[in-house]
Amino acid sequence: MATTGATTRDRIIQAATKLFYGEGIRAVSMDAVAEKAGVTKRTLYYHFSSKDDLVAAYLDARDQPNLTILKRWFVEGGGGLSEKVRAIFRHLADSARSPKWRGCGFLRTTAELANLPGHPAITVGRAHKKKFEDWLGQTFAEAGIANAPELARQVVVLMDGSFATVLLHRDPAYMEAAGDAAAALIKAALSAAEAGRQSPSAN
Amino acid sequence: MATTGATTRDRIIQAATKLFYGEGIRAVSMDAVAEKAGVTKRTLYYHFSSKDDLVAAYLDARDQPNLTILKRWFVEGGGGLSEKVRAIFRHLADSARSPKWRGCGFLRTTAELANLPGHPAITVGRAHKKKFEDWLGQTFAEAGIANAPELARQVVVLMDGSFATVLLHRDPAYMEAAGDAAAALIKAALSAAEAGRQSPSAN
DNA sequence: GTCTATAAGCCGATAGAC
DNA sequence: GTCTATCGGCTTATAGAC
Repeated sequence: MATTGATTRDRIIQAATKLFYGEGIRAVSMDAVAEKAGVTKRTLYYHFSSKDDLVAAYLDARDQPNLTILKRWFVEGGGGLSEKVRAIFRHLADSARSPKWRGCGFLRTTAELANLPGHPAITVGRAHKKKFEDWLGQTFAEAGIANAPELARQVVVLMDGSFATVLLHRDPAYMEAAGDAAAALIKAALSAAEAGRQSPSAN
Repeated sequence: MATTGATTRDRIIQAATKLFYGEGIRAVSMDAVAEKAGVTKRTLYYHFSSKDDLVAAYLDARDQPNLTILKRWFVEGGGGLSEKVRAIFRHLADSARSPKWRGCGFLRTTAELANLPGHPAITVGRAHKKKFEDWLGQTFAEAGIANAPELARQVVVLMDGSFATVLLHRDPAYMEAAGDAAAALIKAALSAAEAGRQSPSAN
């Protein structure tokens, strides 16, 4: 009910975020989260009914901030549509150069809990990724691109693929290459839209 | 030293593969592997010095078979270069429809062990993915594509991205979309190569 | 809402026999 | 090379006090 400052719940989620993102879900114990948050386990279990619950809360807390930063990178990216999308990949490559970077928390949690497809954290991850894909598709549609949902899906696959490959090879160049591919696909779609506008009967 | 039949070591790896791929690395205990393989833990530790060792052996055993099947899907794919690559994505989408499918074992292991970048299993995964990328790049180069390594990298990102997104959404359509994107990028590169051959000075 | 204390069981790895 | 038996430590989660 507190409306000011960092609540106990917030501190717990903050600690869980650092540990789950940094070391993985099953590698981190509830004891470790409690200690990092500076509370006892009894308090931890007062705020979260189970570890699964806490994992879902960790990802849920990342949902809006992540979407916000991706959209900001897009908006602040110079040039046209393809350059704005490429800017997202360039910023991702920059962040991947940080020593604390461990890929995408949503995807890594999904990979680790792949045997539990109904896990609440995976539901949160699915919703998060879908929001971004839908936003991208709408942005493409507003630019006059014909098959905007398909193009958005391809760009999303490139983005998530670059998370996976950079995590494996520890080489941000995969993100730059993915950004190039995304920009090329978008440019081609824009050209097709332009041609269609000049001779609509050609379809 | 046995040269016939399935050795104890083979049976252990077979059991480890089913369990590690199906449920994840840290979710599976050495007890579970021993029981599934039908040996005692003492025997298990006679053949593999540690769990880390066994995890690396599990992925190493998947290296050649996986590469072989990917290359076969390519070779047996009808049509030109872009259609052959698209055939790989189509077959991946088919396999993803199996209820036992859990994404790419190499990528999931990398994601789960992201806090241990020097883990022997990750080294194995890196080598595996690089072999495929190099083979694809050489194939593209032989087709006369100018920046073959960059294109191979983009296709690899699409492939690994489709593993990640299909695992999350449980919808193989992401693999079809990724195959479409790969085919489009390859076609564009082939067109550029053709144009370059007609007027090489333009370069 | 937060504390101390602990239950009940599983973890990776090993000892010693044959 | 394979067996039985077990170590010390860590796991998620809970009991009861205040």
